[in-house]
Amino acid sequence: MQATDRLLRKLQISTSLDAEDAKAIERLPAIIREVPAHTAIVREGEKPGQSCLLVDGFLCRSKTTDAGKRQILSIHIPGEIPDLQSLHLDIMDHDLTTLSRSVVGFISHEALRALTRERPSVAEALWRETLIDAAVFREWIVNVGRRSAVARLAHLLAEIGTRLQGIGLAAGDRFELPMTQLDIADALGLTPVHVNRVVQELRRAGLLELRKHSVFLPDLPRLKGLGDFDDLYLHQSETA
Amino acid sequence: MQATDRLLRKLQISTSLDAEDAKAIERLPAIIREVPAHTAIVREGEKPGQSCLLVDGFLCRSKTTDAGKRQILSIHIPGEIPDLQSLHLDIMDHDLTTLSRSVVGFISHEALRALTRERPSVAEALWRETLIDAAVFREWIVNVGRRSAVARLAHLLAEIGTRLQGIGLAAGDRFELPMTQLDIADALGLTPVHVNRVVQELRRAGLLELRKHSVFLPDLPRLKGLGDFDDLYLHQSETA
DNA sequence: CGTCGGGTTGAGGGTGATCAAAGTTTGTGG
DNA sequence: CCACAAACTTTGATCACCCTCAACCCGACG
Repeated sequence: MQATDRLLRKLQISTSLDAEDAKAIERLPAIIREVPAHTAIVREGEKPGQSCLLVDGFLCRSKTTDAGKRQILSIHIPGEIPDLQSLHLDIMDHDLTTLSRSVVGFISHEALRALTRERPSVAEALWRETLIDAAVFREWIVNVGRRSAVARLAHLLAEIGTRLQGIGLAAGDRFELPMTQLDIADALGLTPVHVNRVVQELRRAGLLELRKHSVFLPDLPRLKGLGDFDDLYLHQSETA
Repeated sequence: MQATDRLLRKLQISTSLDAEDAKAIERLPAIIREVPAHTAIVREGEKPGQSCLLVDGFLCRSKTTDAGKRQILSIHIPGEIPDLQSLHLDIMDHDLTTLSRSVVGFISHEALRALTRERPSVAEALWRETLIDAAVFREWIVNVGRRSAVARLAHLLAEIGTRLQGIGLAAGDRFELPMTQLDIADALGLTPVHVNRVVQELRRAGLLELRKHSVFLPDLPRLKGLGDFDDLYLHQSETA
């Protein structure tokens, strides 16, 4: 499969694009590269001249405070362009890092700008993706700001499952997640030790099976209830 | 001053728009309305057909959990279009509410879409605004996820001061902020009681004077240091 | 076999929550 | 202009969730 094909399919889930638009997207010049796990793709302060289309693997965005504490801001799955914002915000205000070995396609801002200038409907589809990004950030603020540790974890797992299912890469209740408990802690605003205790709590409750990096959620409805999860904010189904 | 004029000036801070673009923005049909304090402008679940340009006053976006806890996601000041995302995300995933009596201009999605379709540079300027929004959300995730209560408050105050200064509405260290300590608590993921103690801590440290709704920050550098505040994420200065 | 990253467990401590009540300011209607 | 209510701030006492520190375990991998 071609790299830009993954993007096209992702966009078409919620936006209708005509044949010309589709072709234009597929013709985007992407430089494919394989990136090892735990490797920075862009860092805070940099001014990238390209954006990165995730073809395979997992990425995360993160920031680190003065005190050296890391906060993961979002998890990214294939089909997404996690640093699309750099197309219009020239300085990176956070890091973009691989969680697992990943395949990414780099697309120059030049090419993206040319495409969006010429095809407003593609521009809108991409704009929309960045808006969904923002919607996920909003939900994460709620997650770390107002939910208990168990609820946070439940919510995170439900979100990732739902999103993977959305792109047809996994069932909502069973998937691979290349995050250590330390990563999860940084995503939830907790310490690794406490994440461990919470994982066990979910296990004991029969809501989570987790070994190595494979996740199984035996009782999704109950997990979603516990995590106060409602997929509205993912905006997966609407037509723009 | 005309309502759309405020928007134009906001956009021109960081983006260069030609005379034609400027005119087109000024010609946007806005229905001006005065909205009392503590009033919802749009609510989660609704499908608005318009976006709202804040001309005067303060708005906030928020979500409420199943458990009934409210989390404020962002504070909005004049010149911003807080629900611009509804242009491409038809269902609202959060509430938009006035903090104080405000003047807003409603602009139909129809008019906005016509404008962005016809003028790519305006579309990009507006897109950019939504991307800055997202950058602020990211910083808020860090704030509630990884900072102590005092640092959270310091950061919030520094952010609002900086943004107000950015649009020329106030000095960075002295401004009106129509939020109760309960509102602040909901913005920081804390309880009102604890916010009160933290306010007093900042007062004792000589970093904050707060009475009624007027804020004075006597030692901005130290406050920013304490709050781990770096204005990079506001993307106020760059040219796209 | 030794090392290393990551998971697990335990004990103790602190930040911020909760509950409750009093004080203060603001706004409203008489 | 006063009386009163409502909203907000402040204070105190107690509690719990999650942190910190520390050690140990386990499997992967050299």
